[in-house]
Amino acid sequence: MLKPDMSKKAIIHDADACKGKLRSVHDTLDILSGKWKISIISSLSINGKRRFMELQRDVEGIGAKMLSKELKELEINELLVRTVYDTKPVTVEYELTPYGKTLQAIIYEMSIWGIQHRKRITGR
Amino acid sequence: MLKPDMSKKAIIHDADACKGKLRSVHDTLDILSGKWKISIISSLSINGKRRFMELQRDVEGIGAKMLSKELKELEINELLVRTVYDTKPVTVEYELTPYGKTLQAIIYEMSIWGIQHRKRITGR
DNA sequence: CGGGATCCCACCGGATACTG
DNA sequence: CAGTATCCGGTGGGATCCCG
Repeated sequence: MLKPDMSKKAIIHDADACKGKLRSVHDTLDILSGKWKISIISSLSINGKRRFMELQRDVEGIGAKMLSKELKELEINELLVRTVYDTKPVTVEYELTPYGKTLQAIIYEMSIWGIQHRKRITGR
Repeated sequence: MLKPDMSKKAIIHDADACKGKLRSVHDTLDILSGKWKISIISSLSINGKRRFMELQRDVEGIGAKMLSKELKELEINELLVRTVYDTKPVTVEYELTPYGKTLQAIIYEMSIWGIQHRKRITGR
């Protein structure tokens, strides 16, 4: 009577494991939601500290409103910090937190894939 | 006269390298654009072959129209293949191509990050 | 079952102007 | 410079009906 129960449990466990993986990816996508966040994080990941205008130049196509909104969301999720300097006119710098830097593994894989994809498309 | 030129070249090269990394990430984001593609690929990555309705259940919240559209784009980019079986009623299966499976490294990293993120949020 | 066609609306997001 | 406010169009995406 043990074998049947165990196989049943195993099946349930597998289903749970699948749901768990789907859910974990979904959780990450939630944090990285929107069209620009990953590009913003990439720029900060590569360049370190970055000012508003610099980010706008790095992230091709983004407008000030969207950049502002995305930065705010990333700050709320503790992926980056905003620092205001009392200069004239004001200077604002954005920088990844240690936690934000943990996303670099994802960014790295996306960079690798993008490079080989471009080769694949243009190279034949 | 060589030193100044070399340092200048080095600077230019670094700027190009930055732009290249940003571009490669951007290229990947282009292919994976939209709200659902990564979830779809995740499901196919975990489950293997998958039917339309199964995918709709896996990808929580997606409607038939969006699922159809996203699948079409993924097929055009050769990340998955669509197979129609002549049953009654018709059966359609989607499956990652070998090329589509090269995205698994990205999915994997996103899964890892999502798991630790959930721990971080819920565990304190 | 696996979608396409149509209708419809929320909101994403761009352009511009303005403020501290 | 670093945003905010306002206006406004495009489209992402849901609901429903329909067809092979």
